[in-house]
Amino acid sequence: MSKRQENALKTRRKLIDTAENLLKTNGFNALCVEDITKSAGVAKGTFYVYFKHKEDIVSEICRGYFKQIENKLSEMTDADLIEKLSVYFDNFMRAVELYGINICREWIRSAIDPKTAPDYTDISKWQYDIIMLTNILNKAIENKELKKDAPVELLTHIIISQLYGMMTCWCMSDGVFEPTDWTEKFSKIQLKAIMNNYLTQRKQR
Amino acid sequence: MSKRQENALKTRRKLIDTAENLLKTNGFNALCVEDITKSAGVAKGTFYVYFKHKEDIVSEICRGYFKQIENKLSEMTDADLIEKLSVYFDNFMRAVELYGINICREWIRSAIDPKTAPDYTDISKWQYDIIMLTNILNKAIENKELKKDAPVELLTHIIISQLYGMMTCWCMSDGVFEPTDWTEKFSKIQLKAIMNNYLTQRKQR
DNA sequence: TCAAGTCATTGACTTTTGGTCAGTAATTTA
DNA sequence: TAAATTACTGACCAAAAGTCAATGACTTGA
Repeated sequence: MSKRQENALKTRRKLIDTAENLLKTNGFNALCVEDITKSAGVAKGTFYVYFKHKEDIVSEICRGYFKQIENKLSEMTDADLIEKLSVYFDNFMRAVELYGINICREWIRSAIDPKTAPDYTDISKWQYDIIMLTNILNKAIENKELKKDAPVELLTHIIISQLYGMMTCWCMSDGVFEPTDWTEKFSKIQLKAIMNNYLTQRKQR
Repeated sequence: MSKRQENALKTRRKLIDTAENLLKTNGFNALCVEDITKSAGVAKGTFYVYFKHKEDIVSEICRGYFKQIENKLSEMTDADLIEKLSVYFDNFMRAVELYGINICREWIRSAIDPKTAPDYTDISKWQYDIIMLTNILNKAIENKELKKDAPVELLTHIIISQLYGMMTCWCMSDGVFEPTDWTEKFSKIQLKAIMNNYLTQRKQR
């Protein structure tokens, strides 16, 4: 990689990191491009070299968080379906709690914002989630943990809906409950309730 | 009511209706105060007589929708718990589908926006939902449909989470599925699964 | 090694839009 | 009907998004 490319990457990285910090402490409403560039020590114009608009960098930040969670999941090589999904939920909520409510708000906001929809970025959060969960479920069908005729698409929708429902509620309530508590007490029960109709009798590890 | 008060109310109403139309067709990103007032045939300053800021009118619009749903629910005088909740879900989703995806987006956006939190408005959507569902559940305990020790608060959280989870997903996916389909296929099953532990043996009507 | 070319960076500039406020006009009151 | 009240006006301000011609740091190739 040439020095020029290296510097460009560094600048981009610096902008993302700076924006992330500002977002965490002050939220989206208080976020402005000039603050980001000032804090990052570059000129305003530079921002628009790397990002199409303000919403774009927020999307990017959220995608970063998402990748972290995905990486954890991919480390779980061969757990069974319910366990895998449980851990997925757990990690997700633990992460959400750790990132804080402002980031959680942007996660949702950018997920539903048409401005950050697929034509602006490579892939939407929705598509990302769908692909990840579809893979998990399809693998479970291969392993005969799930019945062949399980409605994979609808199941993925429901699981994602559980995650985002909890996140949305957490933000709505301005953080009155603990996301991890929530998962502990309910998500697992609900998960089993949904899945039960489609699980085979195959002994679960 | 004096003529002056009447006119003031009319102006306010006109602003809300105009904003609602603009929101439905173009979404929040394209919504600007000057467009609203121009379309409504009043000056820009008038807007700020009736609303604290742009987000305020969006909140108001969403609250209007919410009240419609609540009214329908209050018409169901004496259905049993599961039926009542089912109808609630049904009405909610039917309404969401009818209002359209842009309104749904604003519903969520304004629900999670700290700018529209309780200190700006009389009551937040979260509190509104909580109160409504808590009432339903408490009445069910009175009727001995629900066990006395049912965790009312947590159950309300879960139910609201189901609704908003679905709405969020619908917006994320840019409307790939039908909200009413969703309810039909899953919400009822999940609802029963959650509630089952706390229902009494009392015969349900 | 150096001249020509490329491209990241700059910051002054324009544009957009949210929000204010002193003044005006319509309505009410006494 | 004159004084008081208050809804309304629109010019104005401020903040922040977004643009672009000019600059200079780095790369390339003879």
